[in-house]
Amino acid sequence: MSANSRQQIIEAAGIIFERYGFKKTTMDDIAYAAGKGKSSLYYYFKNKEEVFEAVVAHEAKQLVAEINRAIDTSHSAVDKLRSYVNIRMKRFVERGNLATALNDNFLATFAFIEKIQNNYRDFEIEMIAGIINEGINRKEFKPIDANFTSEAILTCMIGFEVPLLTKSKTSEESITKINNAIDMFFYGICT
Amino acid sequence: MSANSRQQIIEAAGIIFERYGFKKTTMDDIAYAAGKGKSSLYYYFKNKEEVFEAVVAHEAKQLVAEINRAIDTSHSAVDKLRSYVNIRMKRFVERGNLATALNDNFLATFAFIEKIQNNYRDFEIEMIAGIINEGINRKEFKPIDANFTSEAILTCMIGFEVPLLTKSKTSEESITKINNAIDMFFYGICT
DNA sequence: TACATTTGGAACAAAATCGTCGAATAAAAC
DNA sequence: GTTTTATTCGACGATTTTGTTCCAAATGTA
Repeated sequence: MSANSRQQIIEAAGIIFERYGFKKTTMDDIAYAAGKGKSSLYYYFKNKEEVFEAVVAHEAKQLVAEINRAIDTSHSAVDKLRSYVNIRMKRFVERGNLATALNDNFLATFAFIEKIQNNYRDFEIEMIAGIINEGINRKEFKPIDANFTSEAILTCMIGFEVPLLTKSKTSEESITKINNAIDMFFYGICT
Repeated sequence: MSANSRQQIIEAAGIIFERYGFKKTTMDDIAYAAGKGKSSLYYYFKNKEEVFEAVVAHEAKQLVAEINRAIDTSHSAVDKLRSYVNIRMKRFVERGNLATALNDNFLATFAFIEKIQNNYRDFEIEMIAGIINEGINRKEFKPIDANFTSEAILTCMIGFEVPLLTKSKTSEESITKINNAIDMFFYGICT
């Protein structure tokens, strides 16, 4: 089971899925993009959904890495939270498969997407809660409930996603808006 | 036969075709985007190909209008030719359905696309030849063969399209490059 | 009411698609 | 060089999707 070939397929599939969406992408499309025969895909993946899952997992991993990099370089909790929100929203505006997976109506019907959605939501809440707890320890934030607050922030971000999906505003405009919102959030939180 | 509904369909179809390409766009997609039932489309168009033809014709008309506007505002043949090439390439980089129709491999197999391709090529050659003739009359250009030269210029542009399609460079970069090429062309032509 | 225009639900043949199977080929191990 | 293992692909069946037609219903119009 060559990890190389597998990765090759995942990356090719990522491009095609991003271009056409899950439904309109065929296994033939992916195979062709990966330079393989269709049936070869089934040597590495059980089915189309599993390919998509792998693509999303790959993107999520990259996103996590990117977020961690940004968080590590900023040293106050305020900056960390700001970095987190910025990267998350930028990624979202760029519309990767992860974002699609988390939002596409068609995909919402799939059970496996529900799993991804819930898993990722848990991850995000944990991530944000970690930052908030750090802020509390550093006395940057009031001694609020970290889990409750992180859920609130996440919900707030999701709220911002909705108009992003329907109306196609420029990325900067949207990021500015959510930054303003996050600022408002800060001034309510900070000591 | 409400021209309104027809136009509505053409515009909706344009968006969908641009997003998914001819093959991946279904009549259902178009109908949904136009807010109609699938079978209603057949009241206005004979089949899917005819819808696409109408979309391409619509875009071509817009492109022609845009080119004419630009050409009318520039008063030397050199400027006109430069405007022409710029707008044409800009449009191409933006990848409308016209551009897709002229290049997509899948579409190339269709007879009806061949018709569009040939029609449009003739139109372009005529257009460029007109500018060149004007340049010759104004003594901006040597007394060259206008038809022959315009074919050469068109072929040159098409040559530039190929790497544009495969590698996704930025639009500015490509336009700069072709402008340089056109400049070279000028210095060979100008008196 | 009578007539023309416009719409969409149901039906269907043809095409596309997913996923399987077994054979072919390449790589590795012996 | 032969056996074994890993990988690829063509062909196929079952199922779904899609382009297109037909007709009845709805809507406008005089």
